[in-house]
Parts: sequence; C-alpha cells; structure tokens
Amino acid sequence: MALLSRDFFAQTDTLRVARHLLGKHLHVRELHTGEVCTLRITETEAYCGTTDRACHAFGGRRTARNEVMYGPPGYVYIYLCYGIHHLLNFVTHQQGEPHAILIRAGEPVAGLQTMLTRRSMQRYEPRLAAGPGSLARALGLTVADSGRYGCEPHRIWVTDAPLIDPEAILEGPRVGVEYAEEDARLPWRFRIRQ
DNA sequence: TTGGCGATTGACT
DNA sequence: GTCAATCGCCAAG
Repeated sequence: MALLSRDFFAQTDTLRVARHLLGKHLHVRELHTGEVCTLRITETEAYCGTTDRACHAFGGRRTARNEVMYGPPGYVYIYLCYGIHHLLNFVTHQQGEPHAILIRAGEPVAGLQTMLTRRSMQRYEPRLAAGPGSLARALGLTVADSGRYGCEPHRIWVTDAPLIDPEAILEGPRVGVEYAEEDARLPWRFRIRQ
C-alpha cells in the first residue's frame, strides 16, 4: 500500500487524522541490519496544540524537547516519560501549530522475532506492543529518533490501509492526563474494537 | 542550581 | 487492587 505523505499529516483536523491512522501500517527499519518491523496501528491519541491542557505545547510552551511539534507535519516527536519509557508521536497540522498524535498500541505484521527479543518475550502475547512505552520498545525507538521525517521509507514511515469502519472505532478519554483538568475528559483516544 | 513530577509499566498483594 | 522504578525536563529561586 502507498506511503502516507506529508499531506496526510498536514490535515488540520488532528482528531480525524488520529482516527484515520487506525489500521495503518507503521514500519521501522533497523539501519544496521536493514530489517523492518511492522505494526498495524490499533490505538491512537490526539494532542491538539496550545489550547489543549494535556499537550506538551499547552499555553505556547516551547522548549528544546517539544520543538519538533512546532515544525512541519509528518515528523516524529519522541520523548522520555517517567525516566524509562520512550513515547512515539507524529506531528500533524501546519507548521507553527503544535499538534501531534501519540501511537499507543499495535499488532505485529512483520519482524515479530526481533520485536519479541527487544521485549524479552518468548512468544507472541497481546502485550507485545500494547501501551505506548511497550510499542516504542518493541520497535527499538528512543529519543535519539525524535525529529526524524516520518514520510519516507528510511527509518520510520507509515503505509496506507483501508479505512476502519467508524462503527468499529471506540472513542474514550485519554490515558494518564488527569492533571489536564477539563481537557482530561475529552474523548480524544481512539481504538479499534476487538 | 534545584526539586517536583510525568501522554507508563510490571511486579506484587 | 497498589506501588516503586527512574531520569530528563523545566519553572522557580
């Protein structure tokens, strides 16, 4: 299927992009070996710019860490959470509008053995890439990859797949953002119904 | 320069 | 169900 272009991520309705990313294939190449691991995206969350209290760019906050969110769409923003977990996001909307989509979960499509090794697992279990920290670990991604372009088949990219039927998409509040007050309740988390 | 804390996970009761 | 791990970030001093 076709590579998702910058135009896909440049759409200004980040909630729509977050829904449309469900079912797409996320690929990460190990640059030393050339091996590609692929996950089918099953869960996403939208973070919508300077007015979203749960977003790292709330209130226009702009630091070295989140600078990539202010850049053009289609780039990846990866940051370290709780000192342990690396979390993968794709930057959306236009340059200067710091929106992003957190990739929270996926199912293996290719490169299973390598992902199992990275997760210290003997055989496939759903927890392989369920949760954003686990997903990044399975794919071998760290903050060293933050700022990479995510629309060319080099290190990180996404390919198209048929749209998921809206009836099969569950919406709910975002996870772990209780501090965001009223914005914590916004149904900006999207999952494929099992 | 410092201290509180987080878009989480896994181990344990 | 509870809770510790673990460290870079960043607002405040």
